[in-house]
Amino acid sequence: MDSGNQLMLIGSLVHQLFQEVVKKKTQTPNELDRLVQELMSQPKILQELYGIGISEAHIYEEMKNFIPYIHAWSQVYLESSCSVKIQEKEKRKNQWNGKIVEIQDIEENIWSPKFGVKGKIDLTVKTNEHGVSKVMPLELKTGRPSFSAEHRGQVTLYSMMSSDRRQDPKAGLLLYLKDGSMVEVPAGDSEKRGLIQLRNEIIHYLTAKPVLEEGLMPSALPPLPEPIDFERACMKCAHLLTCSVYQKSNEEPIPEAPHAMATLVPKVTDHLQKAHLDYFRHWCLLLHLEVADGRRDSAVRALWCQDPIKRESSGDCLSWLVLESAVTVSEVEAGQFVHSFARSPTHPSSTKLPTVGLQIGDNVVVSSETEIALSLGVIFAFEEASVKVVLDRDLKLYSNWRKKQFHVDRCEYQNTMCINFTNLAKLLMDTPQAAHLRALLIDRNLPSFKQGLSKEVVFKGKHIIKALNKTQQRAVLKTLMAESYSLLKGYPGTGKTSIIVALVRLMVTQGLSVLLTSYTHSAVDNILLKLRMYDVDFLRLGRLSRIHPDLRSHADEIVTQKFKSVSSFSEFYESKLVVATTCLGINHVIFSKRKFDFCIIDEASQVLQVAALGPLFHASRFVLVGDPQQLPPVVQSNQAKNLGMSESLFKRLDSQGATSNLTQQYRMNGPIMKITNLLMYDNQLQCANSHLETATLNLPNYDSLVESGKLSIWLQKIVEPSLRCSVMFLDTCGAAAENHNGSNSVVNSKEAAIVVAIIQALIEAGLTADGVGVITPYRAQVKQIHDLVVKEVTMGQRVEVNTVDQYQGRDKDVILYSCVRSGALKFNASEILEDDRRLNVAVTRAKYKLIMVGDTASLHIYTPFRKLATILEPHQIYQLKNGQEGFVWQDTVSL
DNA sequence: TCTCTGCCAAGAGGA
Repeated sequence: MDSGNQLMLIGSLVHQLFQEVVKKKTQTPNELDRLVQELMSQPKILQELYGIGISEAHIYEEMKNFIPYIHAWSQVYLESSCSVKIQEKEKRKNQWNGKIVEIQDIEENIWSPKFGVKGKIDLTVKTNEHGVSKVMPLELKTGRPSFSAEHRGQVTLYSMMSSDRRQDPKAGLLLYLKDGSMVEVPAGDSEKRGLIQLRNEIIHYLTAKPVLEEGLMPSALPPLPEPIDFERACMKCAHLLTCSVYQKSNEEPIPEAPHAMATLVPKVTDHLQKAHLDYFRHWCLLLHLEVADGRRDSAVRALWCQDPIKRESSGDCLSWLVLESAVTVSEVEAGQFVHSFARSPTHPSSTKLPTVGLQIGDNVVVSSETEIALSLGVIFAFEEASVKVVLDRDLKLYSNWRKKQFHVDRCEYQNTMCINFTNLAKLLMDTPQAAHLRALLIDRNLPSFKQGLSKEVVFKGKHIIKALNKTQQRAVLKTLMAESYSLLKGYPGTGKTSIIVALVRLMVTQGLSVLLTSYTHSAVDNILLKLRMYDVDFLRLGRLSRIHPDLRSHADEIVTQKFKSVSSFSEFYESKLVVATTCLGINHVIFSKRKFDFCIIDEASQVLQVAALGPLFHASRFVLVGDPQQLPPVVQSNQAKNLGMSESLFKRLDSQGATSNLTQQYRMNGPIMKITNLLMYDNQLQCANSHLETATLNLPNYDSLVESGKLSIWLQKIVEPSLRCSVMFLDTCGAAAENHNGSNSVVNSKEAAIVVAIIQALIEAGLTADGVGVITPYRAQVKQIHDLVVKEVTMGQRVEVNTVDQYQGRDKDVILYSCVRSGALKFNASEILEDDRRLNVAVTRAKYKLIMVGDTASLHIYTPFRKLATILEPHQIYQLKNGQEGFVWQDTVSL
């Protein structure tokens, strides 16, 4: 298919082969041949071959060409006594004439703070030439021996980076395996100067921020360097379209003829209308703003600039560790090594590892005192006094590893934004699929629907459809009749998951293929866990550690690990009707081969618009499921938010013609539903049945507890399980002021204490701990309440405390909502309490009882709370007064 | 002065 991909795959295979040869010392051509076959049988490689569309035999023939050269190279440079061959090689002009006496490292990873570059060096070798010994980088190339400036420059860069770790070699080796030629590339001051200047110029453009206009509203995209004038190169460039569109979108004028761009730009953007360019420009700007915002406090920056102890205290690092000598590094699979680190006795204050901060599954970078980023990896497990990390290299290969002190730092990649930018660029391509999506998403062509479904379809799916309620049935049929797309708006508790499961089953019975996605892993798995009860087969893509344990038998990584041929991959991948992954997980090889009949995006109102684009490129029709009146996508930059970045694709496409509303809910009782109906849904939400309407909390010990007199009057009133008391607002009347707890988050200790007192009362009245959930907008308050609950509410039960954002999609019998803010507040439009969707999510999590705690007077500055105040009836508000009805304010948080 | 989830990496060649 793509010849570039094939060459690149051969390139990396040859690299692997070469590195194996070097590791295992010299090998005979026969052994090399066996090694090639071994490398090619790796599932990862077979999978890639499937993606490119070429056979094992073909790649094997290509690989065989390299064997004689690798063999000869190792004979000449690694063997100590090979006089005959040295003469032969001296025939070649410029051929390097030294000897490699030791391989010091393979794939050495360097992040150089000095030069601001990073990279992986193929081989770090100790050489001897005319009695002079050096340690220098060796760069391997498998393509045409061009000795080009790019190749030589790469060697020079590696040589510079090496000087961060050891004495500056001022040179490096460049080896072409196509003909075995190897030269020494000088890396003196003059070579370095040009590269550093180039590096700085690139960084200048990469970090440029959007230009701000008056009123601090960003208007223009950051500039790019002037386009080169080289038609032949540009014609073949993979970035020509993006480059041209960017030039058109940028404020700078397009070069005039005879500059190559003068004809190229109009030519390659001919298929695009102004609205398309505007959309690109707008989202490009938003993404840039968000990137700039994220750069402010990146963990990588701290890695350069901050002391490890400081990094540890902010929760991003485990500092001063030793590689445990007792535990050997074990290889998990090719290129993966489990390391066990324990706290070094040299740590100034603590002999224990911190208990908060890094978590299993976090991506990390391991450094020593003097070497930044020796290796990248993932946290694998925590043990009593140690942490296990899977790394991409074996640190015990360093002879002095026992003496080294290590730091393990959190390392976030910026890949998300790459995917978002790529999606945006893909949308502008001159392909039928991109044109189709542009018409729907940018031009907003309304979706059309078939007049009906065939009898056969209805008959086959009858038993599935019958199990749904009337509105659900209508929505499902409409989705199936959609010719391009449709939307499913599911208000809280309306059974979105059930309906998606029904949809997938119906599609499968019709033989339609489905790409099932959502933004988070847990949302994807949520559906799959239900789906698997109906005997529907599916494939789950994504990183194994992120996939629900019960679903791992369906995980790509598990199922395909035993595959031995390209054909087993293609048979397997082509046979799966249902494939599930996250919106950002669309870089799997399967998507280079397959197009699905349907794409379903769940929680679509929480997905960033350009992220939702990703899966849509791979399906003929799509359906978005969500509720724009619940939380929008997370956007950090306030500027980007103000310019509309949190508008999800769902919200953009939501229209009467396209959207089916699910309005019958199965969660909340009447009084709780009434709150959200008046707050958000204009009374459209209904209880699915009359039983639900009047359902109340079961508190078996409540009456006897009241009779015994153990419960103070105020708690009796708050906890009372009657329908009338299903919704209660505890007004702290200004007596519970917020405090700031040192961090930049907000807490309210007195509110926390009240919440805990109520939980205690509920549990004494007979509620189980998993029946109650505590919600609050602020992280710090979550922690405060969580710690108190652990301390005060014993019996080993766990009450779940979390942020509003984390509770979306979930429910509990009783919900306690701690509003936190109280005091002389200044109104701020971007504050999280000002978002009515957040309040809506908070009040719609409870089935039978909703207890809110807050200071009504202070909260009055926020629009959603003002509205809430008009909704609540007098009996639903309880004013806490000191000394009244057995209530006494506590000075401290401990009751 | 707030909410926070995704993405495996840097390089595999070609002009």
